[in-house]
Amino acid sequence: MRWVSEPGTLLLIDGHSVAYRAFFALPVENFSTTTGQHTNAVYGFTSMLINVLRDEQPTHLAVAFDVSRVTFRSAAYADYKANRATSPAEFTGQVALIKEVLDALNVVHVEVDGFEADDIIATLAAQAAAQGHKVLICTGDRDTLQLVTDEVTVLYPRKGVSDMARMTPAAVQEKYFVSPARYPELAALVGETSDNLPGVPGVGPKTAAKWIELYDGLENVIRRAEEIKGKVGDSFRAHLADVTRNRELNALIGDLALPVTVDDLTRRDWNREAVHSVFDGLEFRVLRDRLMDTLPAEQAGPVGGFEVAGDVLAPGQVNAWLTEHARGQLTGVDVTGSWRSGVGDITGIALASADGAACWIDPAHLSPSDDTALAAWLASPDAAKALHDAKGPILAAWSRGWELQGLSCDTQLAAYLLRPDQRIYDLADLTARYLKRELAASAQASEPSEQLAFDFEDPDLGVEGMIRARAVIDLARALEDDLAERGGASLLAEVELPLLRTLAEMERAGIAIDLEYLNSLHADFDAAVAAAERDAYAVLGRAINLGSPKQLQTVLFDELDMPRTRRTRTGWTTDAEALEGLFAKTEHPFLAHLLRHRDQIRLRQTVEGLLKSVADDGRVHTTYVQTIAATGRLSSTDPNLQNIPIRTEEGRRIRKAFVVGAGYDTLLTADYSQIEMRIMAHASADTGLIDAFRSGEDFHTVMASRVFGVEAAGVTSAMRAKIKAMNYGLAYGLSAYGLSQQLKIEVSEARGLMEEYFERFGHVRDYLREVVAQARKTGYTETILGRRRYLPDLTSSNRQRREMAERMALNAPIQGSAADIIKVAMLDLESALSKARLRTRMLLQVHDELVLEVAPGEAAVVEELVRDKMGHAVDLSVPLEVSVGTGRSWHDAAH
DNA sequence: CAACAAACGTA
DNA sequence: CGTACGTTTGTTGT
Repeated sequence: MRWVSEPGTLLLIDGHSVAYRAFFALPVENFSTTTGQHTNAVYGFTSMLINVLRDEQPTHLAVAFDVSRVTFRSAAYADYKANRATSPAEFTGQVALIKEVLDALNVVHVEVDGFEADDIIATLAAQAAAQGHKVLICTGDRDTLQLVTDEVTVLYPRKGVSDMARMTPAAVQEKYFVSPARYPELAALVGETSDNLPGVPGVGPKTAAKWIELYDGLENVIRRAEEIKGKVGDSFRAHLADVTRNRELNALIGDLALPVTVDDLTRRDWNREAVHSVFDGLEFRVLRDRLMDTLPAEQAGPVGGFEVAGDVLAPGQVNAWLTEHARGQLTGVDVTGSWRSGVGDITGIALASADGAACWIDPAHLSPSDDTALAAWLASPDAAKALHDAKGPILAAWSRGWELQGLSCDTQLAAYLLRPDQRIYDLADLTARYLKRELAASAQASEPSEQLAFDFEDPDLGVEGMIRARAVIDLARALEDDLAERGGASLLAEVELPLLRTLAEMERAGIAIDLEYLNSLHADFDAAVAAAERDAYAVLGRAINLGSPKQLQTVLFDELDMPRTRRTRTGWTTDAEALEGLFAKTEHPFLAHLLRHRDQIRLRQTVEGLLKSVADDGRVHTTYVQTIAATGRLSSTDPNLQNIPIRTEEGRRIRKAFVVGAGYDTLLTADYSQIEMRIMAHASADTGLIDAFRSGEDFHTVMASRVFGVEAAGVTSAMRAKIKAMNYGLAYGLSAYGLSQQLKIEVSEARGLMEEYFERFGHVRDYLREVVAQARKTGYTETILGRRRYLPDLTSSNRQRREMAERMALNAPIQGSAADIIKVAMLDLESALSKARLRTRMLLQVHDELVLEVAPGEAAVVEELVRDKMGHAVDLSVPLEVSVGTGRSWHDAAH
């Protein structure tokens, strides 16, 4: 039997001490989350931890915390640490976050009521040393120096969180002129301001060390106090009691009863999922990457990798392989290649069959029969396939003349539906999280079997792809199980999966651009920018960078001495709203020119972006991302066609550049009117709202007439504007303050308005409350199609985070249901168009609007179809009203 | 050179 | 102190 485990290194950290150091080392204003939680101490602590783990490679690890300010020391000496100011407000709460980080990292943390972290550390250090371990103690508390021996080293932060002094016996001797064991004797004489332990006035480390050396220990110094001459001698004798007390208090307790033993402190794998969620919450992106990079993969949680037995198929072998392995069972597919802006190319296809076989196909080395067999298999709806992020491969396949059908799972989409708040859905992350396997690890291809041997130069050719294909098929099962449990299987199968193809088609189609017009527009905006710039400089008397908030702040607030605006993290805001306010106050012409410059430069920039993305076919092909928005909406990138200006006349000019393409008759736009309020009416079952919609009259006017108790004809535009703001704000969790800001009215008036509103439409309030209450209970919100969004912060003890989560909970079902509805409408519309053999096609989706390109002679029937499919995508208790317009350009098709 | 903040466009 | 996005520019920090 072995009593002593393999000797290793135990790292002990004084949690509070290191956190406090970090707090003062890193400027708090640079570290806070969007919800306002300060994180500088958490950041510094975690950063230090990662560094030490990297540099020292300890085998055992624990963090000790103080429980409270009440300890046996404060009981013995009421003033112990009494001068210690209560922690700054910015520090409060960060210790709890550090513990969350530690839990995610599976690091043991210990605290013992009535004792300090030091005592816990002393106890564990003693036990570990007795078992033959080396011990490292990381702390900013000098009392711990007494523990230093040949086996025990203190890492003492010198500056910041990265520079640490290695306090060995020699280093302690050198710095304090005494041995570690006698350090507390020295400290007793000198005193410790941070603990509010006064020492002997006039006695510093040098004198103290001299005495301890001369008399051989503090005990003897005290016994022979009378022999010490001079003023310091008198001082010493006058403060003998303090010294004795100091010595009693600074002795660490090395034999505490602890809930853990050294063996319990063996380093454990960290919990990848927990790390992601905690670091997401703390918004530690860089640090997360550093953690991933620093701590070796075998500690990243997963227990194994993927083993693949597969071959690179030689020309002529494709059909046989597909027949043997890819019929009647799920096949994982990994496509390598490139795709963007509605086109793509394939450089390799890896397949992994449910029967365990895998292969890699080079599309450049296909025999004609291979091509036929592969094309047929890819296009077969009956050959079930799983891919990760299939939209690109669909586009790439089209470029080779292949269709990709039979998609039964997209692991990226499935993972998105399970946790829509993630930003990225990396295959490696998902395998680690859901399968506990590392994608990169143990990549092994089998030796090519004799009959399949094919002479490619690279022996690893296709291996990565086959591993990914294998991972996808395994992942598909795990994700589909989870999804079925949470009721999201049909959302995947009936909405998101089929939508992939629809989106791919929209991307491939793109939208035609009137280049000549767009160029002239650019020239116009460019001239306006130059003019505004010139005017601004003329007023100012010199040139500055008008795009630099920093320079603007100097000019506005220092040089022109204008009243300060709202604060930002780094200074005072110069946003348009604030500048308008300043202009109202000062009427300084510079502000007018600046605002004009902002406007025009922005429009020019939008036009420039579009010009740059016009493809050779004279069209822009955006990319829709299906897995970004946590509510279920699509997002559009490269370029973003969902934020083309519309509010101002000048901005709308840009929409004139989006035109109908050759071979088509007109653009058609169709949008839902007030879809979110209609969802609210349906979900709340508020008869007031439902009646307002069923009346067919102007919704905001009807609502205003109800709230203000006047005839519809008597509703003024001011009344309508207020109710309109209220209507829109409801779904966002609007507060009385927010409403007052927007309407520029008193908070009390806004509050009165909200009360009036809810007086009339009480079910709306009930519904909104119920949504949050339900979400708090279940942990998630749900849309009409069962799309879930998990909001763990609903139970956060941090008010800001909690209230933010509450607003998300209000909004997610409404915005998300609207997203569901238009997705269903798109699918229905597309199949209707194809069923009717129409050439008209969908080009754009802008959340509640669709833009179609109408083929000659199809306008009337298409409008009818669009109204029908959008209007009846789901069945609500209020009508889904759709307004439709047509025209040569996106601008002209507006209604 | 990368990451962040500020600003601003849309629904 | 109202939700959901993407892009650009300037600034800052490694």
